[in-house]
Amino acid sequence: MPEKVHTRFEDSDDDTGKVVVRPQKEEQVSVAAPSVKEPHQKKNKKRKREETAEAQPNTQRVVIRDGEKPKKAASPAQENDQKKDEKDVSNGFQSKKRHQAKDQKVIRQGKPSSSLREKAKALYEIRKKLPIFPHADEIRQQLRKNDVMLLVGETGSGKSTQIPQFLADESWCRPKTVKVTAEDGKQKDVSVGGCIAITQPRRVAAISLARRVADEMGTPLGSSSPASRVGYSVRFDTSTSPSTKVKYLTEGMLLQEMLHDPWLTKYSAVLVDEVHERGVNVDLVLGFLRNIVSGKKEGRGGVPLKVIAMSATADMESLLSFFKEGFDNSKSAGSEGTNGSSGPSDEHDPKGDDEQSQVAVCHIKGRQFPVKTIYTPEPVHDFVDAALKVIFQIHCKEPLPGDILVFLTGQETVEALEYLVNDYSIGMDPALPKVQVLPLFAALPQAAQQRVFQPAPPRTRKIILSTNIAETSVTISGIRFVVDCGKAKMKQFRTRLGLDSLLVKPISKSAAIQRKGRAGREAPGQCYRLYTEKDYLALQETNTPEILRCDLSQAILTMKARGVDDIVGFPFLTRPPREALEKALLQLFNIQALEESGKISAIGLQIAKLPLTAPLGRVLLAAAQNGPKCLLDVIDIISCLSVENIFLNTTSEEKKEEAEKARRDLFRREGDHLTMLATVQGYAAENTDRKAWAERHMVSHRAMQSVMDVRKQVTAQCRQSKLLPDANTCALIANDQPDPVLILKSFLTGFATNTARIVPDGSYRTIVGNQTVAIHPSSVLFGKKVEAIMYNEFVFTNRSYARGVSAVQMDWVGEVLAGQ
DNA sequence: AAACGTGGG
Repeated sequence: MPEKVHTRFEDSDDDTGKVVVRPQKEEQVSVAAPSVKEPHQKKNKKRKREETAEAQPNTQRVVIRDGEKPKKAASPAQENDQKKDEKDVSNGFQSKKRHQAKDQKVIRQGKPSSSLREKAKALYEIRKKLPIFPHADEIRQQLRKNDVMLLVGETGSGKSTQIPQFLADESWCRPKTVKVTAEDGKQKDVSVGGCIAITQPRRVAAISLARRVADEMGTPLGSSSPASRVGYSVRFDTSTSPSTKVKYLTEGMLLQEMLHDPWLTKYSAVLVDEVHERGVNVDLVLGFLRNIVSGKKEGRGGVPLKVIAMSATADMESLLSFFKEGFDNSKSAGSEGTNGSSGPSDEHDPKGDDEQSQVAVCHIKGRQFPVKTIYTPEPVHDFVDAALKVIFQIHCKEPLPGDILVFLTGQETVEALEYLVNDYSIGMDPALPKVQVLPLFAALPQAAQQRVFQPAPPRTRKIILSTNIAETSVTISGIRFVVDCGKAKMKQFRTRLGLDSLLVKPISKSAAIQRKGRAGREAPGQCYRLYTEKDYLALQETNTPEILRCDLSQAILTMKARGVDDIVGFPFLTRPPREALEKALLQLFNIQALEESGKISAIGLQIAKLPLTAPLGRVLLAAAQNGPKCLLDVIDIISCLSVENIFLNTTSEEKKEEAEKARRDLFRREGDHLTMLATVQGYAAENTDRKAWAERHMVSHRAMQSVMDVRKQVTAQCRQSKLLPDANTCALIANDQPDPVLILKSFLTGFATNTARIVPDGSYRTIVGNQTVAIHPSSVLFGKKVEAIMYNEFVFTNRSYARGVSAVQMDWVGEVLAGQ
């Protein structure tokens, strides 16, 4: 199967995290003789689906006791196979999962088929050549002595796929039965450990890594067989088995699991990958993990949890002091650091805490071709223009093969340069190879995104114009030249103003290095930086951690729901300013998620369990008070607000008119919320061809699929917590007319502070704070004048914009604000 | 009068 070569795992662990070009053909999957087919897998699909939906909110727990044979699948097979075929393409290029799962069903339990073994054997030859492979023993030794390891593994070192395999058979990795004191004061026997978790920032990464490691270990993947030793868990798609030893999951999923299992009793080790990206979830995960490793581990009966923080950049000092500080604190806090009488009786090393408080550090070189850096001699003021020149300079000078990847800031600059390059290429010397210009940004329809992965036609050079989606989320093969404008759009939450700004900012050195590295994955390359070397040297070293740039209410609610009452005492890898923490606490208090004491309220706990932002969670609960019809409608709207923009972007004037016409029957004068409701209901009512429906209405089909996923998940959760009646009862009321007033009042409960009133000059001023705010041009209320507006987002780009806007009445706002 | 970097539950 030559297609496999394109996944290029052999020289890189990094690739697995990114979008990998998959052949259209189904992956070859080993199939055993039909006679071993297991009858119980033939459960009817419909029922399976329902189980899936119900099971998701409650993280499935698979507890395997020492020496006990795993019971029949505790986890429902989660095939999600009602999704249409196109979903496979649209949801991230990967996954012939559906087919694979089907084929792997017939693999005999407990005995991997010989072809699985053969595949693993062939892969072993490749694994042996990974830079990390010779370090296996060293890593094992270090982790027997230490509970924490920091590992710098450069791109291509193999860390994400190999380390779990190095550790899976260690004795500390076996489940142990220990006595734990439960809440009622009684001692209980509990099984602790046995599984290794590896967190990833992105879903595709978690899934494709799991698939790869399953192949390498010669085991079927996830729920396809009860004997599978490798699984994964991401939102909408969990695939594990009772025998799962190695589990790839997103950071968000691990946080969700911690809500039900704060001591992570399933796990013997947690590997935190891509720490250098510093999303807010990774910071939370690291904080919770530090609390566990440096505490007494009561909930684990003293069984240690091994933590490995893995990063591609060498900046490990802050992590080192972060974990050391944890151990130092616990030592000075109390001398009784030992595991106590309930600790595991065997195997666990009896050395004292001094020995354990060591943090191991390990550095693994990567595998990367050299990339030559070329700076501009003088600063550039128009990087679109500068990029145009460099592109043709490369194109004229450098022979094929070698595609060009250009990093720009947004859709606008991408499209501007696309036009220029195409225009310029018309007059190009016909003796030169042709150029094929391909834009790439997240909002681009899936089919257009796919084009960047296809090889260029003969005698043609691909020129990919991308936002920083190509920096981490997507890997494209064939790139030998990178053009880097040195900038990116950055979201920054302004605590004082209570708004997000989205502005073009210089990138960090590590981002510049990351971009440059995109040219050296297959051959030596070149990186043209559209800034001077002096500018480069002045860049900040690393990306600003997201926790310093975002609204913290979500993070704080997460912490509170996991029992961290003292936010100031939480171990932040980077501590946000007090002002930001206070603002978030106040916001949570305003939506009644916190009590006056600062403790989480019953409402807050309910919100924390929902896969929604805190204000949207509050809206959902308010809607539930207004009856099931209102709740159903509000779930539809909330689902839209939880995904990317459902309306397609229109740049040109004629397209805009076309869009307006196409969407006319969806528009509601009440505003964006009821327009979204009409859209979801129109889409859901379409039973023959939803894709065509979406195209007809200039609505993003991909976004609508996500909306339906969220809607299904949230509906299931509401049903489970008795906020909604059963499906049949819901179906009876679903087609009743919506009540706009009830719906908008529900929203005001979560967004009372996101309101503005009109002033005599026709502009809007926020009711709290009296700031000027304009209705975003994408809103159906753009250019309209109403008494007051409520909005979901307050963003500063060129000016302050309200997005997700509906008309409200001043006295409704007054009611809600008075209630606070 | 005029717009939207990228992820996560």
